[in-house]
Amino acid sequence: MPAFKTTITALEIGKAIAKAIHEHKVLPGTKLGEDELSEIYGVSRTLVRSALQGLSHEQLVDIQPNRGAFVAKPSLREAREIFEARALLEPRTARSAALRMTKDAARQLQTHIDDEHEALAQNDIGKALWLSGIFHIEISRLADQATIGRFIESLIARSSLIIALYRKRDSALCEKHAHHALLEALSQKDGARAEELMQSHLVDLVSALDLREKVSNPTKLKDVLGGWGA
Amino acid sequence: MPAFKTTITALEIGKAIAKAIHEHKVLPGTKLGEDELSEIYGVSRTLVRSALQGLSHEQLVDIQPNRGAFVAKPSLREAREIFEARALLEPRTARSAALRMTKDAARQLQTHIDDEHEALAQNDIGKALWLSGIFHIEISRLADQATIGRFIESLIARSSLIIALYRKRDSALCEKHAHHALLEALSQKDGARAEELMQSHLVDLVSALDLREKVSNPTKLKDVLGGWGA
DNA sequence: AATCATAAAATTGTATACAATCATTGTGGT
DNA sequence: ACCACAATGATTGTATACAATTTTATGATT
Repeated sequence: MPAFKTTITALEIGKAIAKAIHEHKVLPGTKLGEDELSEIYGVSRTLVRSALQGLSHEQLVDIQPNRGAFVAKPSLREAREIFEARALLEPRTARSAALRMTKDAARQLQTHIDDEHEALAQNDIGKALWLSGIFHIEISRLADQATIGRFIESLIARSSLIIALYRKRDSALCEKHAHHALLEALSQKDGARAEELMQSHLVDLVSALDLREKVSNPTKLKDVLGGWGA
Repeated sequence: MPAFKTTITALEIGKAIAKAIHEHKVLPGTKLGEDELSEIYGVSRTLVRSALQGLSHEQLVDIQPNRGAFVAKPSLREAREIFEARALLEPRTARSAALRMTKDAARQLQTHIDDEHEALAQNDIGKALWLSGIFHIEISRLADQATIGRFIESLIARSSLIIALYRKRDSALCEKHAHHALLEALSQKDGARAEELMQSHLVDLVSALDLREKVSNPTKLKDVLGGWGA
């Protein structure tokens, strides 16, 4: 029987919070109080602060001096930048991954997709989102380029924030077949096709978002709501 | 008269250390003791630790549990990955920068290049290295893509470690004209040319490095040093 | 009733104190 | 002379205490 873990590291706390963010258990803008978190994880604020600073570096949380840590709210502009960056990095990475594909890796990705489908079947949207992200990260890992892989990882984490903020209502998160088709191309070591599929997959993802400029104009609020009782 | 700054933030400490690393004032592998640094900056270990953790996240320092923080020593593989990533990101970024170029930006880059030349003239290699990195970062900033810009920034920072570790002896750090030619292309808003120039500039940078597998075989050390007195 | 000033509470920022771990040196044995 | 091992010193890891700042609550004034 494995011994129970008695310690928890700052990194693990960060991962736990990151996962909750990724799964939309906590939404953008949520305050992450230090005392609250230290209570939850049974550690002092020292470790919590360390974890939050790490997340802040990944731009998953926004630390406002003397005010505290909040789940980040990427702007429209950041949102567009992030998906542009993904469009630049991921297709090429998928191509590399295809070339290094093994039977083992294919099996692993297949069970991963099965998990995704199961989560969706159970309407566990949060878990499905999380798994969907991991799928992309796994592919980048297969490409065997740790450096770019880390960039992609950070982009995917932030993507979940963007989905929380800008998803068109009633839009599907992820076409059911997209990941499956990708896996097929990868298994066949068809790099060119994997690249194409990844590219169009990302386009689909963006098309499920509403990244248009908001016209909200607070100064004219009175104009809009003016003659309510006239 | 401006008031003197009395406080220093963890971020500033990190920047100061990062600069020293970039300038090769401290070399890869150097231990960064917490007490030593807190003495230097006149703060408690708390802030120093925060700064070191930040640098660790950028992979500029390597924190070994219970052992301390050391200036990172990128492996050959990491070195190759980093320059591959730069080759992927920077040329395209240079192209974007060209399209958004302004007279003001051109002037700024020109004075920057002048500074570089002056540093070289004074044989201040460290400063030249630092400025050279900043030049690349400035270009990415002009491209107006903060997200990719941050990636590039992190790659450039780590590049200075790679140069420290793997530079071929007697190789020039940077061809004098490379940056000048780039600026010219940028000023003319010639995106295609800027992209090409950046690409070949990066190739040149890599060619000044020795990224071949080291054959160092510690087990045979005795063979090499064997008959010293025979 | 609304607004501003002030006071109290809660929260974050920094430093210090203590615990745990690692490196080094010195000792004793083979 | 060399290796194992224990004691010591130095360094990192975590928690707590205190200072600084913000937020909330209160009450006086218009």
